[in-house]
Amino acid sequence: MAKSKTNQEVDHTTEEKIKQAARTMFHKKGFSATRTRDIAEEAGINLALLNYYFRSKEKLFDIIMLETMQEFLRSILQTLNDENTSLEEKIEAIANNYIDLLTKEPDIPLFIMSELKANPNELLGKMGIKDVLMGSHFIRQYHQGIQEGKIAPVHPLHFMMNLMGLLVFPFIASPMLKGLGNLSDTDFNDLIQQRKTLIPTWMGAIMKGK
Amino acid sequence: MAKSKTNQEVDHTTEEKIKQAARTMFHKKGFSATRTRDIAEEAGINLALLNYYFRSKEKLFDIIMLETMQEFLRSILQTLNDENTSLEEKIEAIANNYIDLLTKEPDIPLFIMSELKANPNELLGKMGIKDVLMGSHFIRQYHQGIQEGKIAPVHPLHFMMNLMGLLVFPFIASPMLKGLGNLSDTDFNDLIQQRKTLIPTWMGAIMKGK
DNA sequence: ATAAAATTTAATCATTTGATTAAAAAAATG
DNA sequence: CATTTTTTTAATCAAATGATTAAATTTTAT
Repeated sequence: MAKSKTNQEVDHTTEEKIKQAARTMFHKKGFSATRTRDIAEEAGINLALLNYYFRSKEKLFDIIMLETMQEFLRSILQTLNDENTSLEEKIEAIANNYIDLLTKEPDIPLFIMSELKANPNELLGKMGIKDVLMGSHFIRQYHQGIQEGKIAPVHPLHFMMNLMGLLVFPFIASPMLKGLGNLSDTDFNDLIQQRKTLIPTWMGAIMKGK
Repeated sequence: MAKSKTNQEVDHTTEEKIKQAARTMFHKKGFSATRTRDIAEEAGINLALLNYYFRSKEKLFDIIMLETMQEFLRSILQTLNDENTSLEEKIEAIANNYIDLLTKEPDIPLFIMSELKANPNELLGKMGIKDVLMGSHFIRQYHQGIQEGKIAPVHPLHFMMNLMGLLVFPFIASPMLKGLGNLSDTDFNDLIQQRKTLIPTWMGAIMKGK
């Protein structure tokens, strides 16, 4: 089956080439609209090879989906669990990391949301992130902030919706926003970069409530 | 071809039944994952009928897509162009209308974003909404607010991203949010309803800057 | 009522698409 | 170097899927 490789050498194996091609195509067009032949061509290999290595389109997709989800959630959940940062510092870190990540990989959010909806499966459970958020250091800080009267008493999920909405939505809606605002790609990217500093400010204003 | 009907009678024509079925299926699974046979079954008619009435899957889809886009953008653009309301009133109206609309039709946002990305076509142009936003009454109010020092001087597109992000993102990300927060459907809907009043408050806080 | 038009259906076609097979080529092993 | 194992390919299969056809049925018009 797959060639076993030690960790330090860069993976240029055929298996890895196929995975990269699958990642690109799945992210760009989703599961249903991606043809296994597209992936094979993008990887520069024959179609049969794909099934030889990964057995089926579904199996290959599951691997890509899992890795993408982890990439998408890891940094945010990690930051929220940092015991050594304030709430404000957490927001700043997440805004910076996320805008950098999504500028490099703008297809990820729509990909994840679409496929998660198409398959409301046990993927989230399988990833072991149950309770990771609701039991995080961030949640404790948040509740403490409420008790001290520094934060308006609303469900922390609102906070997550707001932070993710402000960060992620522009990438999901970029075709529409560019259309509505007559924006070039550069214009759009400039606005996005501004949000690195704007979003922490706005989140501060939101939390204080009125 | 299609039966001509006067406006006052409710459309129970076969053509309308097919359109409704197509709407449901396309919204739920998107263009690629929807089979014409799914639509036919949902409509309770034979497959050939679909092609008889609409000629092809693409043609049928284009109709649904256009109508859905109009439904999605009409109310917001209309509200933003109301000459007789303040900025705050506009935000309140949009929040209420949108949350009601999306509670009834939660599939619309992800559908539109996905298909708009899959086909970065001239649809937005074809809808005649070019300059509708950037030339709206809202934009004038917004710039005036900046001049008067009541609004922080950031591009009005940020305002749109923020308002739409806060309103729409929860619906796009609902599977993930329910998973991360251990929320039932009712829990989720309760949070969403709270946002009718929360979002106007937050948008006010955001606009004032820091 | 009869003819014409519109509507509906079963059967079938052609293409796309995920997957398999058998054999060739290359690499690893002894 | 021989042979065993791994990798790669061309050819093909079977099922799914969008679309068409020709005939039957129903509705509308005269």
